[in-house]
Amino acid sequence: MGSPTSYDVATRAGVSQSAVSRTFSPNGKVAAATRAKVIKAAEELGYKPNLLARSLITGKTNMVAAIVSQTSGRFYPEVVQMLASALEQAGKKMLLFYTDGRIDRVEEVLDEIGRYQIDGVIATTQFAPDRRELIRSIGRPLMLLNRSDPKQEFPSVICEQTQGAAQMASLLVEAGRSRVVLLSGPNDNFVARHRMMGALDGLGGAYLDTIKGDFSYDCGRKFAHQIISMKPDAVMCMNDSMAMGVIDGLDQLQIRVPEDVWVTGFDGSFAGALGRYDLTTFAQPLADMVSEAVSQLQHLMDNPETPAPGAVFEGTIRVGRSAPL
Amino acid sequence: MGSPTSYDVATRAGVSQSAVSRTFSPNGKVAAATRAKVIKAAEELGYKPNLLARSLITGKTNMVAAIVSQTSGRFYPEVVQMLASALEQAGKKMLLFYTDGRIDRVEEVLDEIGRYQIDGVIATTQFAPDRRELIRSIGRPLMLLNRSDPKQEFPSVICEQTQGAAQMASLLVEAGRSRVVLLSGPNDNFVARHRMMGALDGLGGAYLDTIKGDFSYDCGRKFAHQIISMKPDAVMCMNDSMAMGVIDGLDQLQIRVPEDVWVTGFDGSFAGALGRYDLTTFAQPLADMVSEAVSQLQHLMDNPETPAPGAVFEGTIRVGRSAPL
DNA sequence: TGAGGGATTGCATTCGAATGCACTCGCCAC
DNA sequence: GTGGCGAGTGCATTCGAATGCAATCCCTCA
Repeated sequence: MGSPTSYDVATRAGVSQSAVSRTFSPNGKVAAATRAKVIKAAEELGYKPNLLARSLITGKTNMVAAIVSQTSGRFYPEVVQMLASALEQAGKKMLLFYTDGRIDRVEEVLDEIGRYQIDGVIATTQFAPDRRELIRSIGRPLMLLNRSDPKQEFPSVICEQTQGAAQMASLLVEAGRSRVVLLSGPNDNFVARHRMMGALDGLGGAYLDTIKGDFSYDCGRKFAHQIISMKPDAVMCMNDSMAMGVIDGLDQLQIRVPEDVWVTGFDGSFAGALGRYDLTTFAQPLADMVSEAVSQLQHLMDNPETPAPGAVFEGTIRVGRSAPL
Repeated sequence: MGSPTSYDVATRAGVSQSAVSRTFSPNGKVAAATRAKVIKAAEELGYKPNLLARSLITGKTNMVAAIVSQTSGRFYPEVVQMLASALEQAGKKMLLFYTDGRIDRVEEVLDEIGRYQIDGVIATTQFAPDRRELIRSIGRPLMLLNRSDPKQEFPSVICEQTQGAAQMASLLVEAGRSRVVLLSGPNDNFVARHRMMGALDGLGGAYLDTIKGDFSYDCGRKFAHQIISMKPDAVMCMNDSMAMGVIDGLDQLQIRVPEDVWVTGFDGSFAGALGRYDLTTFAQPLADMVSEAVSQLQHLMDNPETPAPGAVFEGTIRVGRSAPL
């Protein structure tokens, strides 16, 4: 009925269970002849080691949890894909959790992670400061991706945002834009805040006003009217989704981009590069960030004592048609 | 050092390990007083049941594997999100595997699934017929999503494609289109073939020619030139990504959609609805399909003998600006 | 021939929780 | 008062593989 166990294989191969275990363990010492016998018997029976049982002893599951906050947008799907392939390359299995932006869901998720003996966690999620203790308590290495920890307690891999936003703003000003409206992100969002700081700094006198957005395409679209009533000559959106929404919203109002107004995004998402939008945006080296996070996590899992340094990447401004800098 | 075990809790509460186990098992019989003592002790120690150990006995891990083929496109990310939330609601953990379209990777993935004692599998992946035996051999319930099994051996949840494509084609013809070019998908892709059959059937004499695509945005864009050289009055693309590519490619050639030529998609993906594209497309009730697949899978996991019926959903044509039917 | 040594191997135990079985209560009915 | 019943509890075993330790084997070299 059940699948064959190491004992079944041992019997068939005429050896002990330990021998079977050793031939399937990475660092088991077995004579070539024995190994051959065991492998033959295993193949005949269709034996596969039960990794749960192994984990029970070794304390390692080889599973990594990815927590994503699943805000609407084109950004996270890309992250998930990259994480999946980076983790696969590292030989880890990926358990995927979405928090749907609910901050209390993080708690649930971490709880599960503890019960399932997950080896490590990569989170692109905001968590409340009072969860800090909770996170530490699960006793698993954690890497933050695209989020930084104000108290520097958890290692994080991020892309420099403030300077990038400042640079983008300066370029707009240098290109002669003097009435720039900002479309911000959620206040509680880490990257959103940093981008805003840089933008405000770089715009100087060219700053007109801020509209509070939520990073979604829909909100960009919805605010197009309000934005245009301010008569700006450029709109800096704090992510690509909103920029796409703004462009579409303006389009409906018969306002042309970039002829009538320039629009910039932020993220460098794949979708923003689509011909119809061709956003001028701030491109983060996402793939590199993801693989760096995975590699540091792996190091953490192997050496739990040595702290991971984290990393700060530099982004680049990608000029598209939406704002011909 | 390690986290507390049921023995630790038992000692602290002054009961036996069995009592602890029973208070944390869904159907364990324990006196209220005992339960209270145990729970108190457990909280004081921060005890969490080790689900791996539990699984070793029960044979159930509560984990479900999702295999996605990760073709480029805007379709699968949506599926993954929906799967994640449907599985979460069902109380299952999701292990995510991408095959990157490599058909042999399916084999690897199934192998892993076997080792990890995964309870069930949802696959949106093509697999070669000779893998059939392999799949059966992992001994886990499997649901196909958006793929059907020609031999009807595995239950599948799909959306009717052929008739939908035929209907779309007929509508084009009725709207006066008489020179229609098809942009097909990969030959080995199930939905692509069915869509093509329907389209050819519905177009009748209005059929001009077929260009062989691969479902990617880039290919749509690349083939715009070749398509237009055939002087069509409509282009039926077998998915949304390609339709978006075609629209952008035509745009570069100064050809307007829908004034000069109509373009239709297929999938009803979120991205295709973006204002800049506003595709006329065939919308599949993806969310319903996903939750149906999950619910049938869950039934299969509870009653492994009774076969799952699968399901065939109906899609609807969503008319957008790209082809004002 | 025999001691020494390295390489294999098997035994027994371990990981942490679930569970069949036997046992102990307390309580009721006759 | 005693037999009986049922609810709770604990003991001991089990799941499947990993591993420290001791036993064994085969060689080598004196």
